[in-house]
Amino acid sequence: MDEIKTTDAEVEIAGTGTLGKAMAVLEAVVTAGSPQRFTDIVQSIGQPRGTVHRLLSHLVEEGLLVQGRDLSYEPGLRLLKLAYRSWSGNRFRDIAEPHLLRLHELTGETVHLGVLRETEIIYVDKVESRQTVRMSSQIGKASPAYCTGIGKAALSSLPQPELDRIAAKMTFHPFTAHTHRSAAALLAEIDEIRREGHAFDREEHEAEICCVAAPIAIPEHDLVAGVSVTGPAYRVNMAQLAAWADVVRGAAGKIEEEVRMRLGPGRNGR
Amino acid sequence: MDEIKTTDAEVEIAGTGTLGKAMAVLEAVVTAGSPQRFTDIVQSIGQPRGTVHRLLSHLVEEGLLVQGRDLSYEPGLRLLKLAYRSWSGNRFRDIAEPHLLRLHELTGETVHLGVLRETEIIYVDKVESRQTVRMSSQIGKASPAYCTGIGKAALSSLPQPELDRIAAKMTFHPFTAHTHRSAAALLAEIDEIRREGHAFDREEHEAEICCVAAPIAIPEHDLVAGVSVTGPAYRVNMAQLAAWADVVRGAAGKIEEEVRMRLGPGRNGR
DNA sequence: GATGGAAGTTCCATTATGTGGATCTATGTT
DNA sequence: AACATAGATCCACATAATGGAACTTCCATC
Repeated sequence: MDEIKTTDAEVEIAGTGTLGKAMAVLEAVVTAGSPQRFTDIVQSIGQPRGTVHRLLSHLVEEGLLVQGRDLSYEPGLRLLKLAYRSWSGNRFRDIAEPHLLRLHELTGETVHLGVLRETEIIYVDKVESRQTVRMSSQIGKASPAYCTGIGKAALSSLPQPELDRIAAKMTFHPFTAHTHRSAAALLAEIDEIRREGHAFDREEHEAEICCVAAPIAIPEHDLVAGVSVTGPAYRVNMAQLAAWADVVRGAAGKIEEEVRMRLGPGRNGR
Repeated sequence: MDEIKTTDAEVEIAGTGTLGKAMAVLEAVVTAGSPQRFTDIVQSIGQPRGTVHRLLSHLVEEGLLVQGRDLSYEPGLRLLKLAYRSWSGNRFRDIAEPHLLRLHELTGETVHLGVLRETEIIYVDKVESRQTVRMSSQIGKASPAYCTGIGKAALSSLPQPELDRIAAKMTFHPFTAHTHRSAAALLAEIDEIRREGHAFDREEHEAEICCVAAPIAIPEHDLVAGVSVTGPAYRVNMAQLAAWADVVRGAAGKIEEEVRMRLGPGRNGR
């Protein structure tokens, strides 16, 4: 599904020493989406076999990966456990949730809450339109910021230098005919979003899927996020989305305000 | 909530070198449930300040933790991202899901799927009775095996030496009046569960909550798990649970069979 | 507004730990 | 049986982690 990889681009290793390398290996296995064999991993990491082998053993020993009988590596359960603690204790999500529910009642469509992390939006909550029995399937999902409503909204609330820094790190994959293909195009739209106070996704990430989003920025907690209302293009046309822009901005504003109130000022009240 | 900790028991560091220490720090912060300050962490880890400080910086740099303006540490979003990939690509859960849905239709109560990891059960799926809009709130949650239906069912499918090894590692916290207080009591019940093929939770973990569970064991993939049907004691009495035992065992059997079929034999067909 | 103390950060000589090329072993292919 | 491929192991070497101590910042108290 997410297999966009063209060549085995050797992963950039950060300045976090051993931990960074271990995380690169972990991420390589986890994002692959299918069980990875030793050789696959060695190639995608571009580190010597001995080193990768030891890192893998340690990751398995720690429960972050599991090794099957066919010697392939898969994500381990400890990741789920860690994430549970992370998600269930997330105060931002807790505070936002009632507002998401209200937004869902008002619009009847799917509502997302996502947080910006460098070039990606990570979804931290979702209120679905159809009452599927399944667990909300996208919590923790990461999508590129440049082609999602929440992403562009969140980016629009960054100070220009920070925006430029992040935009420079992006690679513009053309998911649909409407996806931005360059930083310039994105930045131009961001300017407009700043004026309007809300962003649209016009089938830029997935065909037939549109949304309207508004930014939530709490700089004193280094939190840049967004809310969106999403629907299928056949049901939710641009006029409808534009009509919802106000309530979405309103919800974002309320969340922002309440987070400020309940999380308190940061250090030095910055 | 899970604050059972009495004294700051210095965490045991595994033989996984730097990664092990880093994970110990990460886990200390994540399981604390509230933002942890530097000194708190140093104490609960029992490592020198310089070392802990560097580990924390690296964890923050990697996005596994975030540091707030008040200098406290909290779980980072990267954990959610990793877990998403881990959960959404979990073939065991995919295969089990239709069976869970059917079980839910038959009983009308909450159905859980959990996997054993040493002394803990980690929930990987849940089908809820009331259609809450919220994301299923327990995916990734870890509960002790000795006081949950799924836990005891899963344990019952282990070979005796393995069971003994794991039981020896448990600490028996008395959650309710009905919780097992010793390995001996647990092992005695396990014997009975082996004969019956299913396990009950008689308000052993939480008051007023009961369940009936059956084991799913796929040794060729080192997978020991269980399914359960859970309900509030006032609505679901023991007679009702006993009546459901057959369908729960049936579902477990079907899942086991289908997993065997679809995941194929392990190496050497063991 | 000075003083004391606690919390967090930085430094750096020491050495433990991770590194990675080479070698060995097991599996399964022609 | 010989070969090929993938994975595991080894070990001299150098990098990167260690941790005690010094330093800085913040805040409470007088």
